[in-house]
Amino acid sequence: MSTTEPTAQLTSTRPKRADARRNYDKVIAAARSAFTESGAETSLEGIARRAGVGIGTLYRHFPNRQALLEAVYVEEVDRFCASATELDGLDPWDAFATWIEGLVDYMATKMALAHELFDYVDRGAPVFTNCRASLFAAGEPLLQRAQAAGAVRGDVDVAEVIQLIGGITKIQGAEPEQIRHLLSIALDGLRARA
Amino acid sequence: MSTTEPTAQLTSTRPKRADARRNYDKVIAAARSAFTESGAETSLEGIARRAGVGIGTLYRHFPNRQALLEAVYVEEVDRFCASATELDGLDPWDAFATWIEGLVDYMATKMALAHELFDYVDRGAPVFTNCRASLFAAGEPLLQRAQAAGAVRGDVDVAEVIQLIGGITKIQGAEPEQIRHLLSIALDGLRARA
DNA sequence: AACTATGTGGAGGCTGCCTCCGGATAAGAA
DNA sequence: TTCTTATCCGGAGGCAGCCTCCACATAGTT
Repeated sequence: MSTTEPTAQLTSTRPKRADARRNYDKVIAAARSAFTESGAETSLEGIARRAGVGIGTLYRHFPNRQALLEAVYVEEVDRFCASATELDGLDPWDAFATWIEGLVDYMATKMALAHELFDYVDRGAPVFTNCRASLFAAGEPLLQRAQAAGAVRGDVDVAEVIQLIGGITKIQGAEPEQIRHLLSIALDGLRARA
Repeated sequence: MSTTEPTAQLTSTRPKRADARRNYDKVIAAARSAFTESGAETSLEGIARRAGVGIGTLYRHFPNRQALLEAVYVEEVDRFCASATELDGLDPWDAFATWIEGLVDYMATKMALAHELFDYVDRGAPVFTNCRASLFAAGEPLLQRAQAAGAVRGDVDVAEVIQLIGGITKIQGAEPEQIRHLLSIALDGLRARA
């Protein structure tokens, strides 16, 4: 799950040309904002235009719509996972709770992307299992620290926590504040009893 | 939720011409089998061909893809709801359990259709709320009869039962037999204690 | 039988995904 | 610096799917 180039170059080829890398990044950036703005309904032509790049260039880097979708999705997951390490300074509970709240926002915005990806690859595909693994790996230290500090009950693991949050975000037709309320209830439930 | 013509004709217009009605039915039938066979990925051109009808005719009856999808979906719901009345002869519990099993099969096959419909209309749209209402109305007598006979615990209502079943069918990546096992567990849970 | 409101169906417009290849250019060699 | 060439750029165009339009056909009425 590298952010830039999914396949590590085993054969020692020449590194990518500067313009190629520049364009790759421009396309990813354009795609990310396009997808978050307009759901996943944007056309690839539109993304290319937005990136200031020809459609051929887009297809050179991403052989099809699915590939671009995946790249953006993976990059977002990485980005969110990385944010976990920035919470080290906080009190164990606060770090945990903050990360959980971030998780809710993250899931809400990335659902459209994941939803369209489901049209191409099934839920057991490497993309999703890898992303789930990354999410678990990122959350685990935060949870363990909070548990070690006696802030979170000891009988839950990351998988359960993330499923719980996932379930809450998937509630149909709930208002954002309702979600937030349910989240606070869930957090209360996770808190260690005094 | 009439099976054939969604909007009741308030203005007393002449009834539809015979050929029009015939073609309408042919398109619906072709669409139903096409959707159940190939998921919801079939093209409208293909459906028209399959129905032995021009593409223009299809569009005369269904102004767009969403309309056709909806019509088929609604028709399927009606059909399933109607099947509830055929269970009157059975023992209250058997009637209830049989209907529930039918519900699982029904949900499994119609998920693809509903999934694509979600791309067009949101989950709170009249189509879905109406269908849910029909489903509730169809299941209610069966549940009440089973409850009155002391076969099903008294502290559940139709909505809960259907949500429970819906939740089971939505479990990701479960084997059909696993689903069936979970269903039997759920049914045990619904059974009145001796 | 003739008339007309209604229905039919396919040509064609539009858009989106993707391919292809002539021209441009970065990166290394001379 | 200049040259060479592997690599990359980008848009024209093919193809498919959604949908519109309208000349022609026909059911139902007179």
